[in-house]
Amino acid sequence: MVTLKDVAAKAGVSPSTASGALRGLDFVRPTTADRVLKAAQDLNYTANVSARALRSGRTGILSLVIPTVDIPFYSQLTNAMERCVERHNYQLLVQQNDFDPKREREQIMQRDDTLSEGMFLLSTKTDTRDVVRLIGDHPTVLFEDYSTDILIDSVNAPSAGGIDRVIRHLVERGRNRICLAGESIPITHVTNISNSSRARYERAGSAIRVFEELGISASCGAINCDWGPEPGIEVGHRIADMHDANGTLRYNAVCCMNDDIALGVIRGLADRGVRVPDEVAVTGFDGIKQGAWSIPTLTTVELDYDGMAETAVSMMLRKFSNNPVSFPQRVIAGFRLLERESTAASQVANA
Amino acid sequence: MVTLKDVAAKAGVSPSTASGALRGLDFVRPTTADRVLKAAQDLNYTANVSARALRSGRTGILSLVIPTVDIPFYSQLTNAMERCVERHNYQLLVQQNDFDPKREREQIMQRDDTLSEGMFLLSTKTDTRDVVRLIGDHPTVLFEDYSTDILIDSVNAPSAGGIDRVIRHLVERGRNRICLAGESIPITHVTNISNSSRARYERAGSAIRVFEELGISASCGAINCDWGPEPGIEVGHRIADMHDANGTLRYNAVCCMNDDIALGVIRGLADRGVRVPDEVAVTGFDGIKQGAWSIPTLTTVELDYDGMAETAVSMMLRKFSNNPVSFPQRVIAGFRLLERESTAASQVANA
DNA sequence: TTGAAAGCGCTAACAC
DNA sequence: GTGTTAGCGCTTTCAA
Repeated sequence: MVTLKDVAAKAGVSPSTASGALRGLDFVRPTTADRVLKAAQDLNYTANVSARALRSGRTGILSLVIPTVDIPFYSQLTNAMERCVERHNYQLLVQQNDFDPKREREQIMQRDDTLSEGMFLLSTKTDTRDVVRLIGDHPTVLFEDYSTDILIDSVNAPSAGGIDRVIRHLVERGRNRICLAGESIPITHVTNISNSSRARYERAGSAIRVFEELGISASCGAINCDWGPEPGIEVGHRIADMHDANGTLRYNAVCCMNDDIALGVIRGLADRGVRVPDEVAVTGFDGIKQGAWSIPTLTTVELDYDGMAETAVSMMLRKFSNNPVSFPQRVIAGFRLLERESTAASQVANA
Repeated sequence: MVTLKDVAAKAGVSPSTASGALRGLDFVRPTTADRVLKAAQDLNYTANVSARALRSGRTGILSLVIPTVDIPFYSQLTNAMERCVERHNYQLLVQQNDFDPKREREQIMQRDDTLSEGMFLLSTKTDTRDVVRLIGDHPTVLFEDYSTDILIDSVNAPSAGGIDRVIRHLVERGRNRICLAGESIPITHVTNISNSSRARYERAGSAIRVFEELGISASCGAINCDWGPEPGIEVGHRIADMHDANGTLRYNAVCCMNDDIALGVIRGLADRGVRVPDEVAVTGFDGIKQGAWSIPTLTTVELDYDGMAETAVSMMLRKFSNNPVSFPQRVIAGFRLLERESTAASQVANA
């Protein structure tokens, strides 16, 4: 193994000079630096990461803690994060917990400052206050933290704004009997929601607010279901079976809290012969790629994954800098409404 | 920061004894070990990874190099790998190259033994011989290496066996005019394939072999396309436009080289009003989750991702052991045919 | 069975 | 600007 000492010897300088030269510090005379760089190249030298980390505390590793990498939203986030982190000369350690509260908690507690310089965390099972307590002073940036207090830096999807936009889109398309589909949707008014479980209600709450603004609350409703296509299929079945007194379908649109649910709903409606968008329009949220070739293609709120990643990484790097931001911030990412086949105009549904 | 010295002091032993106790080495007297363990727990001690790595060379990190984490096959592989590696008390570093030959090559060359103890590599752009040359003696396990020589340990999908099975399934279902869809499919006979590009032909080659065994070569064909749903859509359009002299569709089945292509083909056929499976059956390969709620659901070859991961990790760990295997091996993973709607029986297609 | 001492390769403080 | 020195926290001889 070729060490810094070897490089220094070959360049005829001391290890500390070689070290400075290789790290581009400006106390080294340019001609000396060149000589060191050349020697390093000739010897095919790379710094020993462990040694550097032991001395400097910088490991060059950041970790991402998520439920799983195998759900499209998380895949796309992980993809964006890896590319972004790499661009900033870090490496990404990925840790999954499969939505297991115990494992998530362990991952948060057992974060290792000597391994990873900072943690990006998308917590689904741990209260934000607990997170803050558990991480101590370990640099952390959260994704999807909807707690009322801003206790810690976070980057969020535009849940409220996105759902607002998509509901208005449905109404513009003549859909006035809209059913929400997603986890923990409150049947009653949004103000009944307790603070602690506010995260879950962010999207649904926004929808209900718009229903009221538009005066269509009475004709709208909600079905509570878990995230994911399989629960979505069940919802599709249930909606296909709901009729008015005169036999028409109870709903002419389903606004799903994410794309996976939406694709399931579409499948569930198809099982019962209900046509999308002819009889029922369906919308998703997240802008996963699969919505671009589903049948029908899925109208959805496309998230700015690269923007979310860039923001999160910037927030992290600022913590390492000389003038870190003193107050925790929350950044809401941008979005774009993707109008596709699943909400196309229809004669039938508007009857 | 609490160090080993602190633990040793609290337990009333020397650092070296404490070290041995914490690592469970049997030269330490059980009662002493207990005292050390308790002290460590009380102080909430965790070993400094960098220091340990610097001294012992063991970083506890393994890296996975793949094109992207954001294509279902890779998501599922990454998911399985992370869980498996974690089970073996390692952490997984993920590196993406987005199918860029240059970046892939750099990742292979710049593998860092002082960071990651070993590399799992799914190379799409680098010849296996180059890989072997570039990695030197860095512990490496490949995924999807179809080169004729077995130069290096690898874990492969059951490409030949899986396609064989799926073609026979189509024929059993009465489909005899089968079109292959995928990258680099040879229009001519399989024996024309050069050794160097054999990887690409593994699946198609197997299909063509079965066509001949079953005596249906004349009625079958192939369309060359890139992996992915978008190319699949194009293929779907083209197949919808291909008719015999008497106006019937040229093909009554499409055998796709992976699920993404298949979902695209289904979408492309739908664009033209061709019904799946009524007029044309479609099969995929890989068993990605999305095929379970597509319209129609997708018949496919389901891969044993957990098995692949476990095998790959075992191969890696054996390299670190006292008696490593001396010859490189290639392991073909198991599979299961998932019979779903996209290949259901049909009156029309068999006419 | 335990402890003392050396040193992994690097960076940071300080002297020159 | 450059070199010398010390030491990050751990593991690993080797001696006791």
